[in-house]
This record gives sequence, structure tokens and C-alpha cells, in this order.
Amino acid sequence: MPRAGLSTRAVVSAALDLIDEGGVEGLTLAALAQKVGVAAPSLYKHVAGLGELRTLIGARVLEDMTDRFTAAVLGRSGDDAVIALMHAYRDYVLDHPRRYAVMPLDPLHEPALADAGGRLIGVVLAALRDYALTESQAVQAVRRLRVVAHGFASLEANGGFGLPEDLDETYAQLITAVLPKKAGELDV
Amino acid sequence: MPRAGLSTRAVVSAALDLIDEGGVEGLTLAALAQKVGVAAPSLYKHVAGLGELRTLIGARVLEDMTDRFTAAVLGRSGDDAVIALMHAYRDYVLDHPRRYAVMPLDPLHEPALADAGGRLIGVVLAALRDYALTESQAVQAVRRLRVVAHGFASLEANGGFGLPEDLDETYAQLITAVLPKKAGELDV
DNA sequence: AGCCAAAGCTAAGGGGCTTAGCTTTTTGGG
DNA sequence: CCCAAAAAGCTAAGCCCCTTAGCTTTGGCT
Repeated sequence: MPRAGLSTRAVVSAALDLIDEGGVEGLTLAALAQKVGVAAPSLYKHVAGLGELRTLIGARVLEDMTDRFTAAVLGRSGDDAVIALMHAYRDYVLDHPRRYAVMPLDPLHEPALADAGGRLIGVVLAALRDYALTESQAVQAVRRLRVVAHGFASLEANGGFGLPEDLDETYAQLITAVLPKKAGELDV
Repeated sequence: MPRAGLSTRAVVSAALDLIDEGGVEGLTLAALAQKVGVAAPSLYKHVAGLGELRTLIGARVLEDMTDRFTAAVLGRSGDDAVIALMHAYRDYVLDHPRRYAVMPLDPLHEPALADAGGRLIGVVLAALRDYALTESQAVQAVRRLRVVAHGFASLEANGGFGLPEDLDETYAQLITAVLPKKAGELDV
């Protein structure tokens, strides 16, 4: 029996492919083992079990999103940066709708995901730097942006909108509605 | 063997209790059978299988939400109605966080849920009547409200917000930001 | 060359869903 | 009132999944 040359990283990557193909339902250790050419119990050499695998997948999705957000925000500031960030969020979910469904919504509460989650929030805060918000204003701004990005993206990814008509317009309206105001302006 | 006197409705109710207790993970035919005092295969006399059970549960959640939204909107109009509706949405999810996680986001795409989903949308449209919106304006308005309600509620129910501090304020800001404008006013 | 840790394997147990086929209860028509 | 048929149960059994236990092989390092 020649060795398959696996690694935890490779196993997680294959698991992501499996999710892309068949959704969360499609992620089974049996299917994963077959995909990487190994018997199911052998996976335990690289991953502690289905639970840990899911956690690792969540971390990976967070990292991928952070990378894309970083690239989108780089070189921009103010409304320009925030709008780019919001579109990067939507685009990620459209590119990987099934992966997004497995992303934990409370990464900061799970020690294994707190780092990745913290880095993602860091990028969002950086995009807001130009507004010169107080800490509590920034917290509110991040929350509003997240509610809109997550709400819109999860609905779109799950076919929650009847017709795709004017969806770009809907999203644009929502972004405008929750854009923070600069220090001099009114509101928030 | 005395008869248990089950019915599809009773089975679905017990399933909802199971979800309230242990989340979607906790919903298993074995556990459900034990809860209603019957052997697992006997459940098939009332429900076609786990898949249909989930669909029935989804329909039930939609109906419950519709009832509560109807009660909340009754006797109100304009901003008052919309605000009451948005709070009823949040309150439902806070009361039954685990049920909400099993509610389908695309009810109109599943024949068995289309009716219940349509009635829910009907209530929302009724809440918007006072604004005298055109059909396309109404579609955009419903979408924006749904994005905010679903985004906020699902994040809150899953512990997505770090601290509960000022969450009421966050939600109020979001509602204000997406409230439709009456016919005479600017925007939308 | 030889040792040993890592990476595989097979076997087996436990739990879940579902089907098949049987028994008992209930119901409703004659 | 009786009895036939439908409805509601049951047990047995098959299949798939996750996981643990214990063995074998590979491959790197001395």
C-alpha cells in the first residue's frame, strides 16, 4: 500500500471541495476518505474527528474571506473602502455559497476560531479608519455593516429572493443606508 | 399494546420541542419516537420520513411567525406598523432561536411551503400599505426589511454579537435606516 | 542495517434512517 | 351486534455513518 501523502491541510482542502459539490450534507468522512484515496479511519491520523474537521473548515473560510477583503480594501478609504468591502463580502458568498453556510457566525466564542475571526474584524475596522469614529461608534458601524452583508448574502445564497431582478440595486440601497457618517456630519 | 393516539400534528409539535431542547442536531427520529412513546418505525405512519418532517416543521414555523406578525401589525399603519413588525420578528427569533435555524429561507421555491410563505409576505405587504408604494418600490422595501430582520436576528440568535450591549440601539438604527419613505418624500 | 514514529489498514461496535412484513386495535357498514 | 378492512402499532433486518482498537507497513534518521 503506497502512502497517500496526506496532511491536515490537504484533508481540509478536500473537505471544502466536497462541500462545494454537495453542501454540508455532502461532507461525510466516508466520502472524504474516498476522495483522498484512503480508508475512512485513516483520516483520524490528520483530524480528530468530524467535529474538529468542521472547526478547521470554519477557520479556513474565515481566512479566505479575510484575504479577499484585505485585497478589496487595500488602497481605498472612506465610503470607497466600505463599499468595496461590502461587495467583496457578497462576491465571496456568491462564489462559494455552500462554504458560507458552514462559516460559524460566532467565531470569537470558539477559541480555535478567535484568531481568524479577530483578523477579519481587523480588516473591517481598518476600512472604517478614515471616518475617525469613536470606539462605540465603530462597534455600531461594524454591526450594521455585518447585519446587511450577512443578511443579504445568506438570503441570496439560499435563493431567498424571488427574482434576481434588481438585486444589485437592492444591495446598493442597503449599503447606502448603513454607511457611517464622517466626524463632521450628522447622525451616528 | 395500547395505542398512543398520535397524529401528524402531534408528531410535528413534539419535534419542535425536541428542537427547542437540543437544536437541529437533537432532532432524530429515534429521540422523537421515544418522546412520543412509540417505536421509531411507527413514526412513518404519520410522517413520510425525516425529510418530510423537516418540511412540515418549516411550514409550522412560518405559520407561527405569520400569526405573531399579524397580531403585531393589527391596528397600526405606516412607520408604526413596520417598526412593530420588525420587533415582532426579532422577538420571535429570541423566543425560539433554534426553531428559526430550521426555517427555510426560500419557502416560495418549495411547493409544500409556498402557501405559508405567501401568507407571511402578505402580512408584510399589508404593513406597507400606508406608504402607497408602487409594486417595484414595495418589492425593494420588503427586501430591505427582510435583509435587516433576518441578518440581525440570525446573528443575535447565534451569538454573533460580542456583547449584548446596546443591541436594541443597533437594531433601532438599522430599522430607521431602511424604513420606506412615503409617496411625497424623497428617496425610493 | 536497523529502529521507531507516522500513516496506513481491517475489524467491529454503536447509532441513525428506512423498508418489509406481521399483529392489534379501531372503526364503520351491514 | 359482528366482522372486515383500514389504521396504528411492533420486531427484524439492512444500510450508511462515525469512531475506537489493534495490527502492519512505510520511510526517515542514526
